[in-house]
Amino acid sequence: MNSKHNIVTRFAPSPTGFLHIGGIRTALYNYLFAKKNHGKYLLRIEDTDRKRSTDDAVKAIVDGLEWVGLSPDEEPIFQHKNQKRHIEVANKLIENGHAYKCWDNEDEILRQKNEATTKRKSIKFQSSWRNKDSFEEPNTPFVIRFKTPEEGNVIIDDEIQGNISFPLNNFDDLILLRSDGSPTYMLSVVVDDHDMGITHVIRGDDHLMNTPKQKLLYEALNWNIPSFSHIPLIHGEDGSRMSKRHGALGIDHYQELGFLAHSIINYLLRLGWSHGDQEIFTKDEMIDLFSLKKIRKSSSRFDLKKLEDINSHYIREMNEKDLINKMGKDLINLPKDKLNGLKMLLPEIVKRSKTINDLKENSDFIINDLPLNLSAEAQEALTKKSIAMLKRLKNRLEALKRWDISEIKKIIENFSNDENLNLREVLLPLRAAITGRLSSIGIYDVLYYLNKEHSLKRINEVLDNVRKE
RNA sequence: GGUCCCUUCGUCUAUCGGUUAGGACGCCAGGUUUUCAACCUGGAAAGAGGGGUUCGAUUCCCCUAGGGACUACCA
Repeated sequence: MNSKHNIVTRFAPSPTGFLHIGGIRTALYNYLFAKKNHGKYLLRIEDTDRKRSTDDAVKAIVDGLEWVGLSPDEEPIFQHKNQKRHIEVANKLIENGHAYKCWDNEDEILRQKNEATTKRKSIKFQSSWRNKDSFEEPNTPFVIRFKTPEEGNVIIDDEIQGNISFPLNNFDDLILLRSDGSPTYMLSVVVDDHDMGITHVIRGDDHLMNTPKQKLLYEALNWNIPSFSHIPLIHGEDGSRMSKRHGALGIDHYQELGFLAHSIINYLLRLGWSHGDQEIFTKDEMIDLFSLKKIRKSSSRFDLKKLEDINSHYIREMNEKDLINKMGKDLINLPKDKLNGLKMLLPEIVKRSKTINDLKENSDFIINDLPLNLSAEAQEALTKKSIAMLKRLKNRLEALKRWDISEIKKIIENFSNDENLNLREVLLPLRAAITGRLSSIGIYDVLYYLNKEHSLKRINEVLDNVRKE
């Protein structure tokens, strides 16, 4: 067997869409397993389907992995560049009697499959060329098929799924080379995994059914068979499959939403894998504690709320400098008073933010000048009645001489008593007018920070707008 | 239809046959704050169903139901 020192894993996505959450987790497990065993973790782009593969998708994969810190140890390998080698292997299989050329066209295949469905039998295509020994080769395109043994079982010893036995009699002779001479996925993976020295194949369990076929190929080629680990799929929040069709999103989407890369990694690690009750892991801990055996067999659902919770945990751990940096690189060039204000209020803002975007929104009133962008809820809170109330409040505030928190507080409390309103009724519209949203840091802090002039200006702004309407 | 896999609170999970079935997210209530949050305390909430095996099953076996994957000259 392979010693621990030459363990090689690989993440092998096809560049036909974006890099989604499930792909990231597969990459993560491959990465962690390799790192834990001081092995190598590689990336192979499975682009043998030239029609569906795009450069944008390749870029999305490479960029996405880089962002989450799962870049491969070596330059990515593009599968289609190994075509010659794949074809060579296909021919070798013909030579040693494990494959044959097949001239049956798609009509014949379709006919057989339809017949099978109407007879309610398992669908298995049988080529008329499989057992021909004299070749009267028609001068038309052909495919190369693998000669799947007809009897017996293939047993896969999966690290996660355990021993699984597949009866051979319902596998048809899979195509190795298409009629245009290009290799198929099934051949390419096996050849590339072998040539890349992959020792551990860790992939989604949608590949589980392919594994016996691939094992047969390894055997026909007399190659070492890697260890297989099929990890359960991640489903959407509604339990449906995570696919492009069902609204799954690329990793870049979560980046735009303001999630931290490590939060996503941490969240994904725990989806299907656990270490007792531990929820939070540093990358070193992940590497140290990871083991394939502890991966669950059942699929799990994606839960945005939990991701948010983990993200807010990591946001709270960040220092001021990193926080401001994440909110926007240009923020550091803010006018000095604004930057200082942001720094002053940041600890309070962090408490109310689950994502970087929350952070931005919650500090919007500090960074941006008037007029404020009122959120929809804020606009709703500014009813005629509450605007009239704000006008009376403004008069009181205007009269205030010493602008500090305790004085502001006193004025507002007295006001609410005089008006026979509870504080909430006073402060909600005030908050809406001053920060443009309904939840913000403590409103007294906000008023104090903005100082008297700016606070009143913001109230006036709202009053003016109403007059205009 | 066939083959294979899965099934513990709403969700992610713990449990190596004996537990008041634990934790986290979310939810609810109370406390603090006469605001928004944060924080603290508490609460509701689970072994799909049916058979076995066993002194004892969430745990082992079988069946049923439900869910999923695959069944391409896609990967």
